[in-house]
Amino acid sequence: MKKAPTIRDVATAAGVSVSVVSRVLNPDSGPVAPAKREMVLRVIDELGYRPRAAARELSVGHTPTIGLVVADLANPFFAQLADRIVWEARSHGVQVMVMTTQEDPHLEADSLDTLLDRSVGGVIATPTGANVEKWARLQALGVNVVFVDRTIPELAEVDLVSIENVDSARRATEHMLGLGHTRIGLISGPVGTSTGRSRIQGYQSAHNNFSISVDPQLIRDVLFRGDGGGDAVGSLLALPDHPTALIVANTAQVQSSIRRLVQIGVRIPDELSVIVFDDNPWTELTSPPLSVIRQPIDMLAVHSLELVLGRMQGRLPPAPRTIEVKADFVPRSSCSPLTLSPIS
Amino acid sequence: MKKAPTIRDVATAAGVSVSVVSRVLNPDSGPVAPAKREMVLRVIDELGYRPRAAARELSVGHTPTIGLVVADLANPFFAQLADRIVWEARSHGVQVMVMTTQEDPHLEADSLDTLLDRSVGGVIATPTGANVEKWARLQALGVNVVFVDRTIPELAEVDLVSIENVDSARRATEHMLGLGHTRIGLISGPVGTSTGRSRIQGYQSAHNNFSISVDPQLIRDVLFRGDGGGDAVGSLLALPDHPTALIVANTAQVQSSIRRLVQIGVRIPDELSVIVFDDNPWTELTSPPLSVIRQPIDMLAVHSLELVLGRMQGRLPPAPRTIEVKADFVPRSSCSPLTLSPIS
DNA sequence: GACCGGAGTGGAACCGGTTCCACTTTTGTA
DNA sequence: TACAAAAGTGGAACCGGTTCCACTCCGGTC
Repeated sequence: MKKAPTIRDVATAAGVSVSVVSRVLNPDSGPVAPAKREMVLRVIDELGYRPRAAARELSVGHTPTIGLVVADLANPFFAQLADRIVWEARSHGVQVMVMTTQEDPHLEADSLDTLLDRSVGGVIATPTGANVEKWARLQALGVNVVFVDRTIPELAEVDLVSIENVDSARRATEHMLGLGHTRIGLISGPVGTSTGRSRIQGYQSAHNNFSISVDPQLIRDVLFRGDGGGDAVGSLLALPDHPTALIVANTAQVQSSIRRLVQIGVRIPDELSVIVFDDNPWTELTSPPLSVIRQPIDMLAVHSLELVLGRMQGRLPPAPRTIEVKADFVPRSSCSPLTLSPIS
Repeated sequence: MKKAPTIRDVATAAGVSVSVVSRVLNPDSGPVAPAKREMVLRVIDELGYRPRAAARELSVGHTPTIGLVVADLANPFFAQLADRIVWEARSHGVQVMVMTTQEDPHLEADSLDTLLDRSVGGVIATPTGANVEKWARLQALGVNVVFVDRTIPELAEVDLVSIENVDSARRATEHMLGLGHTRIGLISGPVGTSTGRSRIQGYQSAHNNFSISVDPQLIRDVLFRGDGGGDAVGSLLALPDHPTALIVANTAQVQSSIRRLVQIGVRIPDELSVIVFDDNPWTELTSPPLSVIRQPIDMLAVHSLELVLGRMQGRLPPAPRTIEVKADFVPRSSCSPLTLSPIS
């Protein structure tokens, strides 16, 4: 466990100056005679020399590192997103610091401070919705921020990558309406987020297209954190005129919602038709397999990374950009036509 | 986007030397007059000063950072493990660099190099099984390594945190034997890993206890990566005298295995009783809910972190340590007694 | 043959912290 | 009151890279 060699050790051993070694390390930073380059490379290999990231970072002022601030790795959607982003970043030679917020604004604020201390060049995040000024300050300090999946309306200056929320919600709703359902429950994200609002908008737009009026009682916007999904399920089903179909359009609450449905023992799709937002591995292992709006996680990962790297390299126009990718509707077996009851 | 203040800016603004500011920043590093401490803290707050991690790291030689090298965040087991470790580490003021290997030795090797460059003090990992010399070298360089969930037999010097593998497998097997099953399929990890071997050992031990001989055909050790689980399921069920019960004891292959069972359309538990290792969120959403060996992810996370931090602070005896935690058997509805067929 | 420009090289400053050490001031004790 | 020990302070070296700049060789051009 003797200490690692430094650039000066390499220089000495190779009989050159540190400048030369540095230039070998960073091609394009200056000329080096082929013979010496060869020599230096051999010494580096013999000594097992590796440049220390901290030293480089200190002198150049930034790191090829981005932060990823995600709600909760225990949720398959975020976990897969993280997986793809980490993977994709690596292929660009960029490291990723993964932080989780557990949907807690304080932890989110901490995470941002930490990332700032580490001089990351960019951050990809699913924001909790709070810390508005903090996000703004981060950006003012030159850190490139990209929101993915969700955003905060107050922060119009921030890049966003998400699915076509209005359209996706509209299609899911129209699918239900097309099956004859007229009372369709909707569990969405907080109206304080653009995601929540857009999906509600799509839901309403579908109803308009079918000339069916919307019962506001059937729309539940619940927080990302906690067990809001389960509770909403409970209260929706307790309604005297309860819904015959349910759309869970809050990614973070899908598990909670489905778990409650299973606990209650509702028969799907006979008693309740269900569509959920995002295609976790287990959605086709349930009984019946769930019809889903599939968020193209790869696309979200690729675009958000491309955006943040593009900004870091300054090769993007300054105007904030919003990228919306199309989400697939994947019909499986959790929806069925409404059985017309002659009584009503 | 003006540049961030440095410690010298703070010193100037507060009318003191950088030494004093540094001592304020690091209590216990020397005395500071209360009035000046007060003054410095106020200036720090006004300027929004934050010490740059890279500078500190360069001068002290290491970081309060650990690496987490995990197979695959898309797998709920690893994702939850990562979630808990990141969370737990934060409460100790330690940052975590998450890397994924996708079970690929090359990516694993890359990850280790990267972590080395970042001067991490420790690494928690679910090793792929390869890169034996690389792990050894890492440790020789003073990086504290803790394996979690799996290990590599060649590396006896490395700390390990896992569940009681022999015992867990034995109990699962005995549960099946107790229900009358005599032909029990086992899908385990590679025999090259201690985990794989221990679980097979537990399986055999249970058979001994019941004085039932083991048919080696029923044991399938499959790789962590790929679709080995699904394939094993297929070939086990294709056996002329196929098993009436199945234990999936390879964490990374549970999803693959269950997916195949669902595709084939085997009726659980009527045609096949099933127990899987590790309790993902979806295991109780399937139909029927699966009986599982629940790996106490929190315990795995807490212990592995404690171990790596303990070593980093040098407050642990040098001998390598193995911590085995007890795993719960959670019976649900995927196992039933063997219906005795009078024909055989 | 004088001159120019580019390739190749090394010295040294610099990034922003920490820490050692020498120095001054205060406090405590005989 | 005298003097030692402790508290408080600032200067400067140091960590290990990058980069600017001055300088020495070259070969090629009038």
